[in-house]
Amino acid sequence: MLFVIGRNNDREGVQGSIIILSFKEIRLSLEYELLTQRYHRIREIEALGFKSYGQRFDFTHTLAQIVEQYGDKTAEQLEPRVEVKVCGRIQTIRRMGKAGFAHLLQGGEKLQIYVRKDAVDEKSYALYQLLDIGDIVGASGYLFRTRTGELSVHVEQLTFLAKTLLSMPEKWHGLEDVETRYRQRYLDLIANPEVRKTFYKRAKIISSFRRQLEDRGFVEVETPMMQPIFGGAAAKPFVTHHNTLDIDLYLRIAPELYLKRLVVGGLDRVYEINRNFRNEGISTKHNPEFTMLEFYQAYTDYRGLMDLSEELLRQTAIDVNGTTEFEFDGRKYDFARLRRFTMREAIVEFWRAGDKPTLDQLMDPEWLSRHSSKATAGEALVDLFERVAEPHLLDPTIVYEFPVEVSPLAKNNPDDPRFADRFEILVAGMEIGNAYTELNDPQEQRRRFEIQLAMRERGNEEAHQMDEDYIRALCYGMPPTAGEGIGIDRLTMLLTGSKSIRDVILFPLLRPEGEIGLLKQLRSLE
RNA sequence: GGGCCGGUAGCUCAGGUGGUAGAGCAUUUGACUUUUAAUCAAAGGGUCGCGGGUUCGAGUCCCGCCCGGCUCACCA
Repeated sequence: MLFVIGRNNDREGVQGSIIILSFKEIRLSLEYELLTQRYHRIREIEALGFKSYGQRFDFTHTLAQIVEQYGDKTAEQLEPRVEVKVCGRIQTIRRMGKAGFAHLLQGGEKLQIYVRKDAVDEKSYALYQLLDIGDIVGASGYLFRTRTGELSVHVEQLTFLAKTLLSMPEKWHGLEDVETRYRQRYLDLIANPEVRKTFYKRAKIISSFRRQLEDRGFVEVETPMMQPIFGGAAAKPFVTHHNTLDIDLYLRIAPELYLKRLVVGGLDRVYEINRNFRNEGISTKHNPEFTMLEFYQAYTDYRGLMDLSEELLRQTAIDVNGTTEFEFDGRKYDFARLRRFTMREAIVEFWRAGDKPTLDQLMDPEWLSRHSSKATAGEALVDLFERVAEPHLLDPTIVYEFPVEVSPLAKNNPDDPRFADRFEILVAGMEIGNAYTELNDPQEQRRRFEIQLAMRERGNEEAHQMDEDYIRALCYGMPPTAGEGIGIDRLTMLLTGSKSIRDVILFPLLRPEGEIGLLKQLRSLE
């Protein structure tokens, strides 16, 4: 090897002892030393006749299949020999003289392999000696049990499949640095098995909803993510630009108005699972892009959706965890049933500051204005609810009877037009669902939009825009319909016990990292 | 955006009141043909997030900035 890495003790005026690498401005860091070492090892592996970045490898079993099929077999039961070909990433190596062990990791499962000099061909043994933790290899041989009883592959031939140039996180603690875990999720997935489980559960939640909705006759659609007019929620949008059309477009804050157009068009049961984008703060419960399930069912109302929500959540929990129970932040929860409160009942129930108000007082604009600084009675009621009741609503709860002022797309309650036929699903202090009987009267919808427009002119950036085509669609007649949105990320948090939304989003939004410094090193090696 | 906490070797972490940086894993060399946090012996590896300041001297104290976490505000 031509590279000897010496230190340049120029502080003492002494030239680097042996040889200074011939390129400049490369830190002689350990990281670089390891990179160089591994990079040159690739050539040695090639010299043995292996392809440095491997090729197709036809394994006979995944590691999970081996554990599943042979995990409980005794040494005797592994006779006659069970020949297998497996592959995976090297997690640990224990070399001892003329033999050694390694653990392979694949698909979240690991399996030990045993390589002894007199059991493999020369090439395989030479390869074994050159392997680094993190390399990806294939191994063929037969299953056996070691002296300590661990199911292992007695290797007869090793194959090289891919090289790692960078060091893997430590085997014992894994990767703990939260920033690195989010930025380099691939490393997080390799080093921390529970992360993999979380994202598999997330996938299961989504497939469970799909199956359940499709069993009920819902059809999945995709509506625009880039919209000339944004709507369907109260939120600030991201803006982008289309060059050829020369128009600004908004990344959608909700698919709602498009989905209801489809209901007008006769898609009576329709749903979409996709991203929404809201240009707002980031927190443990908020990521600027997040995934929402929205579904619309014609000829039902919000009460119908209460029942449906209960069924959906209960079954999703069972599909994911095998039970309706789950634990979040050290507390037990159960999706077996959802409590139901009107907003006013919840305020009365959890009122702690002296005499409880009456339900009538909670509808009295004067009384409300004395207890909240909000402009309208409806906003004041919501304000009180959020302060008085919401913090106590931990168990899964449906809160209904929302003021119409805060529900511009929901239908008024026929008995009391001050309220909208709307509910939210609250769990562990998080809003995970929002549903209502859809407003399908175009004249009333026009008035509501105009109120929103006035709010917008007063500086409320989150107020709705006018959407005349949506009004036009309603003018063709939308059947009585109820719609609901369920936050997939938050539901995933609950069902996986993740306290931060970033733990259920593979690549949460972070500030850019800046120069990594790897390119320079790779160039210098060429 | 405010408050609090953090950034030290590739990874996980130590570094009272300022005195020029340590451990374990990983890496390199040697020993070892059933180990498993393998073991034993030795070695190498650090712009202590970045930039200023105070000081004879700063990982440590002060100021500014960058990145992240928690939290409050806003939202789902």
